[in-house]
Amino acid sequence: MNSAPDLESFRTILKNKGLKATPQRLAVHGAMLELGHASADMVCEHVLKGGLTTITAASVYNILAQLASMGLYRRIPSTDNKVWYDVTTKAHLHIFDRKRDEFKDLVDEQLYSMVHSYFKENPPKGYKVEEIDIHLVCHRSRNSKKS
Amino acid sequence: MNSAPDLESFRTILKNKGLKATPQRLAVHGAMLELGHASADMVCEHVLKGGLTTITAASVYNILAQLASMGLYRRIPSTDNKVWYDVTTKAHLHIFDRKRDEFKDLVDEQLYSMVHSYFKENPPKGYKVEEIDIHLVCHRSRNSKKS
DNA sequence: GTTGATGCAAAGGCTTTGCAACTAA
DNA sequence: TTAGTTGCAAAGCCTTTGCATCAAC
Repeated sequence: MNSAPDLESFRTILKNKGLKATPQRLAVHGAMLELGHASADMVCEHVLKGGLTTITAASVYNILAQLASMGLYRRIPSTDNKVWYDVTTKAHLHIFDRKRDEFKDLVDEQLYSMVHSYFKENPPKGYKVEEIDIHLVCHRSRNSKKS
Repeated sequence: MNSAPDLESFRTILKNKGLKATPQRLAVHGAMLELGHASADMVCEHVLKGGLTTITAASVYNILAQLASMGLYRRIPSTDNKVWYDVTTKAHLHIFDRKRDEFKDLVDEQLYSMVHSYFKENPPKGYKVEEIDIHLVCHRSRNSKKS
């Protein structure tokens, strides 16, 4: 139930883990904070747009993987053969918009606690649940605002 | 809420769509019926084991994609950068076993109707829900039988 | 100055595609 | 016969890796 650390807290986290606060790492985390969830190429593009010229795709991939293994991000399942990361460790839904080919978040405490307590009472036989992803595939409904 | 067509019904479906009942297509669907859900390489391996020697990976990929686009299979989200297909169009959960790197099914009508009716009463603003995937990432619990 | 991180390029794995050969109907 | 399908090989895309260079500490 922790929320994503801002850049200042991120520096502290890195320091505590003995990792260097490189411009690349800071830029990647900054991008993730702004994007919410993203694939590696999206992060790369966002970082380059942000003005940091000295970063490569390989570094973005490595940095994302490392931060995810530290528990800062979660890998989220997708159907597009890309690695997607989610900066929000707080439980929420993923809405996959088929038209726009992108993820949206839906933070829904009520549904989540409902599902969570369901698994508490009815645990899948033989398994210990670590993560719950509720993934919705959606179309935009007619009278939704377009952005 | 339709269940997966057996090989005989599958022939009929193909005929109705004007598609040929080739040994490759029949073998792929046979594999999917036995496996439940699988990545393309799993289907390929299974088909080759089954005795059909004249099939290639490319054909398996193409056949799976085509049958999925016809609505026979569903692409399921995963975190391993592979295309996974699911033969069961009936609503169910996916349990991803981290240790064994494989999917299991959990058909849980109660949970599903619970989540379903929740979305009916609380639809995500601006979206029309098409599919619901509940994806659990799990560890095997200590006293689970190993197979 | 050290230790670790990054850039670069190359390799790796999964998937898709184009075209000629083949085959189910 | 013929329209559709498969096999093959090549290309494409995303991701990972190895190593020399570079930078945060």
